[in-house]
Amino acid sequence: MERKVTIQDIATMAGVSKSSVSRYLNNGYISEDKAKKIKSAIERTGFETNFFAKRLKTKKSGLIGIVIPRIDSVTVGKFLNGINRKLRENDYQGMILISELDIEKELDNINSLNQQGVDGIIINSMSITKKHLEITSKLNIPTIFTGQKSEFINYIKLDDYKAGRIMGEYFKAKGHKEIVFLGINEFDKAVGIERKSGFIDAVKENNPGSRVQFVETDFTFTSAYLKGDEILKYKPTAIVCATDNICLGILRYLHERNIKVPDEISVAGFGGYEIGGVSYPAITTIAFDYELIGIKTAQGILDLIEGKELEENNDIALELIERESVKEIVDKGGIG
Amino acid sequence: MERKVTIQDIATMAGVSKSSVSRYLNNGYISEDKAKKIKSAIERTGFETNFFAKRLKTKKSGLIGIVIPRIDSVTVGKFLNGINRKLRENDYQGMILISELDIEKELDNINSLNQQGVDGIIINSMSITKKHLEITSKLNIPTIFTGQKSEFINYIKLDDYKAGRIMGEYFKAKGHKEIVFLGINEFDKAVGIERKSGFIDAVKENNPGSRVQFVETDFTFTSAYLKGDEILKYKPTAIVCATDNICLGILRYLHERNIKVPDEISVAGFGGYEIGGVSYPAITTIAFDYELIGIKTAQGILDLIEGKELEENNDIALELIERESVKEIVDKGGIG
DNA sequence: CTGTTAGCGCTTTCAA
DNA sequence: TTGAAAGCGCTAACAG
Repeated sequence: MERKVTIQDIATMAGVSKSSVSRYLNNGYISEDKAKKIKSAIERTGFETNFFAKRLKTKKSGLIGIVIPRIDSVTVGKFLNGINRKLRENDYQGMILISELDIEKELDNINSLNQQGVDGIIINSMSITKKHLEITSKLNIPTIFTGQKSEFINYIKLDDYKAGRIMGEYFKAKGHKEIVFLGINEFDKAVGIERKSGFIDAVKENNPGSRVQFVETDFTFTSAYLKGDEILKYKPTAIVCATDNICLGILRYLHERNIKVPDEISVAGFGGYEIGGVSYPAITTIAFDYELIGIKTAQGILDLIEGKELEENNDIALELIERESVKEIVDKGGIG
Repeated sequence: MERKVTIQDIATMAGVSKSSVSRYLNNGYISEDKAKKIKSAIERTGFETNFFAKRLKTKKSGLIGIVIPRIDSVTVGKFLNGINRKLRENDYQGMILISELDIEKELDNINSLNQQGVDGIIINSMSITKKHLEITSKLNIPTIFTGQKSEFINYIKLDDYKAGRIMGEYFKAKGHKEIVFLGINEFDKAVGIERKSGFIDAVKENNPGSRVQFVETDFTFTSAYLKGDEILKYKPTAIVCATDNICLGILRYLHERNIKVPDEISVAGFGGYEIGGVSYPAITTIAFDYELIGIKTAQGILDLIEGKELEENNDIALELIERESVKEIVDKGGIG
């Protein structure tokens, strides 16, 4: 393992000073002549600049910290894709830390990233606590949250309340009055509260006699599946699930009981996962452009680093995709 | 934005030299007395050691580069989970670079990671080319491949040929003779060649009159779905898919045509994705423990960094999960 | 346009 | 045990 070649070696080979080499590397002024010599020396040796030295000197790492709750999720994957694309365009690189759904680890990760000298941190938080605010307010680098929102911090997220409302309006228009909302715990404010209440608010508005029952689950297929019995007790005409994955779990349950979707019960989800398009029946859903959220978030942190204000305009498109899992309820003649 | 506090500040505050602070930080000898003073100074200031300076000096980054083809895939996610866990245990951290299914970017990423001073690189390659060998052989740090194998390099992967064989034996035992293997391009040696030929070899062994037709697709649901017509022309009793996702695509196709699975056609996949357990019918599959592969790979790169040999023992468990998508063919009495 | 110089914050001899 | 000193590889004034 030969010693790494440094800028000084190149300087010596090219017969110039190391500042000239540095200038060459960083687009400073340099004569054609010397540039050529330097170039050749670099090519011959395969020189590569030492990032640590450079960063130590410049106090800029070109690194953006990214804190995510988990990595084995397609939505997180798409989000990271978006971030990655935007960061790459701007010669930044992401440094991803996984919190394993543990809020303490999430906090640790933020600190750790800061310590590593990243230029900014993107936090895809499960739930923003007081500690989050404490920690991030002390940092000397910008941070931006996503997935959840809170006062006094920067965040970029889709409008869960609005998504809920769109779905609510849809089910109202379809004539459903007896609905189960299969959602998640309120610890998750975005999905657990906003999405749910958007839905409920829209359903109930000017819609006498309508009822929305809440059943709690988590993000897994299995948990949703296991809630089937409980849901059926409400004799709903529709089950609206907080995510498409939850919907897939309940679809399995209904299949097993030989309950026809959408003929006997309508179901729908949120997210617009690809898998929901090939399930049988295909799931009606509200599609979120996670990749776009990633792009906007990355742009946001970049703006913050440059001292710019964050754009207020957080509109991430919300698209209702009507597929096969919802049927209109035909009024059976004035009963109820 | 106040100046960051450095080791020198701590030294001054504690009335010691910065070498002593450094020793304190790195478990060197230090008197109880001074240790206490240093500790208090650190706590008061919230001092954090500058990683870049440390790395510049020690020539060790504590960073492992990870190159993956894409991030929005659950299998990749699980793999990263495994890596992450093992790395964390050993106080290393992953630096993930995404190749976006582009082999040139994959190569770039390897170089870029090296340049950034990582201590080793894990490469989840799509296809190992000559260039891969050239580049990695020139590096001064260890590399380990996964997902694909090749001579003269370190790799850890599951045994695709064996997985194929297990599935082949299974279908043979179930009496299927007219099978379509819905697989992918041979560019991907692991899935495109090994997995497929393991299957075909096992089916054909001592099994006169059996036929396996190959139909090519890619890893998406849609592409598989679109191959439905072509597959049906072969009038198979079984469709074996190279991955569970492919299987989900074909399942959708069969549902639409009202072809009953497994009564009219049996299907199966590879991977053991959770979604395959809640689809209808649930998919019979061979489960791969991607997380374990991640753990083993991470352990491997760590071993390599310490100069240890890589263990030969690459046995990743392969488990056939029988669910609902395969039916036994009852011999109709000596025909064929 | 170019070279000299200082120094980023840390670790690590070496000598005390 | 401890401190002084050197230096990791690079950039950025500054003077020329």
